[in-house]
Amino acid sequence: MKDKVEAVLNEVLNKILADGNITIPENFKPGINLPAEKQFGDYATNAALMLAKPSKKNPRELATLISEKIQDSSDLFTKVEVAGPGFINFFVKADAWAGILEEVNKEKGHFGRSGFGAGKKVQIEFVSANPTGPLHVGHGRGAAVGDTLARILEAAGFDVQREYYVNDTGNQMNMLGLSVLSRYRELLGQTSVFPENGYKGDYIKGTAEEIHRIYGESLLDMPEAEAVSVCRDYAGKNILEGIDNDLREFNVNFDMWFSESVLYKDDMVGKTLETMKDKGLTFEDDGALWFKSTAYGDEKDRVLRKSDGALTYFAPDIAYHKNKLERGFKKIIDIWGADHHGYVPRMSAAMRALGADNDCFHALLIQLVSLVRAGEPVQMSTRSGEFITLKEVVDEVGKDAARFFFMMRRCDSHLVFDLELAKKRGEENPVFYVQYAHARICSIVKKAALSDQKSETGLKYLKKLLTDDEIDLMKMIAQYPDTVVSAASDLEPHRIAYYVLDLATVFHRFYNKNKVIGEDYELSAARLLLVDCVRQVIANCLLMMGVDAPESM
RNA sequence: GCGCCUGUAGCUCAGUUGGAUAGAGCAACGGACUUCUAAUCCGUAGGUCAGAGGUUCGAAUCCUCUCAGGCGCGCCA
Repeated sequence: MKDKVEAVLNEVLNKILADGNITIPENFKPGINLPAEKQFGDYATNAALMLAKPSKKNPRELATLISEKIQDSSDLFTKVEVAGPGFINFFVKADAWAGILEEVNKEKGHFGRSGFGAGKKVQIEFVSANPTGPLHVGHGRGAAVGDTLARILEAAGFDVQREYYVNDTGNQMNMLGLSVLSRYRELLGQTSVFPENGYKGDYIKGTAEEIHRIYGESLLDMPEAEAVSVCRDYAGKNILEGIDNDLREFNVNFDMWFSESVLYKDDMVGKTLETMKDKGLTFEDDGALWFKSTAYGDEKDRVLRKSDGALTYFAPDIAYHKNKLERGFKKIIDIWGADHHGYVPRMSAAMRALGADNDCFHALLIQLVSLVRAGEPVQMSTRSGEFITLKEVVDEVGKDAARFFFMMRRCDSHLVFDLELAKKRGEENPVFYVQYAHARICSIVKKAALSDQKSETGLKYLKKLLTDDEIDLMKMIAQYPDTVVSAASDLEPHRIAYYVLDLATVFHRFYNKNKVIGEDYELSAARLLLVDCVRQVIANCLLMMGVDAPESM
């Protein structure tokens, strides 16, 4: 519907432009929005206000001119009026809304999909936790946001790949091996000094026990380095499988697990540094190799290879991102914890230095999650090895509540996750509120089926839908495709959660005031179609969030 | 010291990219089940949009400064 209004407006503006009555600046895009108040109509535009100055006209006069032309050239509206300083308010004819129901009925699960992304290849990399321990709640938020965003981008027509970057080389993996070996020795009654920054969680002991079961006591006779390597490889593989399992149970599936070790196997890091040198992007100083990141907006230059010859973390990361570019992704989205924000400017600098255009690389920063149980904060500290894992949260509150709650805040805002609230089956819990709306509609559809009523029949009686309650629902449905596109283009997945809550609210209101199945056969049929379309859109939203849409509760 | 993020109702948060009288949910209070699920709905109350300037037809939104909280500022990963 918004598209239609926009089309009419643009047509009229072009006509007026051709008459020489206005000046339209470059990149002009009139705002078309949904007014807060019903008295201001269904849609409003500020076009006249924006064009008044460049056209050197009085905004209200200009608005009057535009609105008259619109009324002449379109019969979509009952009224087009000028209000306030020069807004143009559109009042859509009541029977114009019902067309949206035909669309939903036809497209079903595809309703809301669009060609906005035009098949552009997008990669979204998220979670990417080191395989040194199980995922914690913070990773869960990243997983929920990343996966939902991926689904939104798919719906918007992008060709999306989900990727997990596995940091499986380097010091932290050796530390993992050392930690496990130390527990293994303890298990066999040997005295062992646990490494100072070792991983202290209970899962380390469990892994040591498994290694004992498989390898017996043979590690005691191995040279230290070999024993560490056995422990490291076993534990790493084991933990990664655990991570994959936790994510699957969270409804998150990756298309690609990219191992850091690949970067070294093909010397991609070395080749990347050579390329950067050839392009004149680097310089040597104090025996170290630097990247001139200041030339691309970073606040200081960054070391790639230290004076002792070892690479910094940054070097392989550039090689990795260069590889993403070479794989043909036009949009590359990284989801990181907010504590990495200082890393963003240098990574975007590297991307642009390697030829990516400005709109290619996006780092989405996810703020912290604090867990609360009945108002009391739940302690979590990675240092002590006592932290709440994603699995614990999912086991306690369920996948649906967890995924929905993670989606209820903007990424860059702190999230207070109340475990008690997430478990409640009551009105305070938004997940159940939405699922309940879906289940209620399913119940109506089932009842209608008992008397052989099908929602498709309603297509013949769309004209019966004329009350405010009915039109409000159709307006909400009509907003859905725009919501998906805006969530995709602005990378703001939380908008889907807010939208579906709104839709459920409008439905519950309708439900309490109106009977769907009643005396009037035609009205019943039309309303049945209406609520079934609502159900479809709720289901589409929930699917996008990885949340189940139950038929009964 | 420098940089990034945040500051909106008692609490948790939205606010369609600068639009009209700033909105939800929870908590509080008062109502609605002979009904397709009351796990719901309706109503009341609640605000110096942290503060001060500025930009303009118009600011919670943009620019500057101040205050408060969080997080980063390594030849660590």
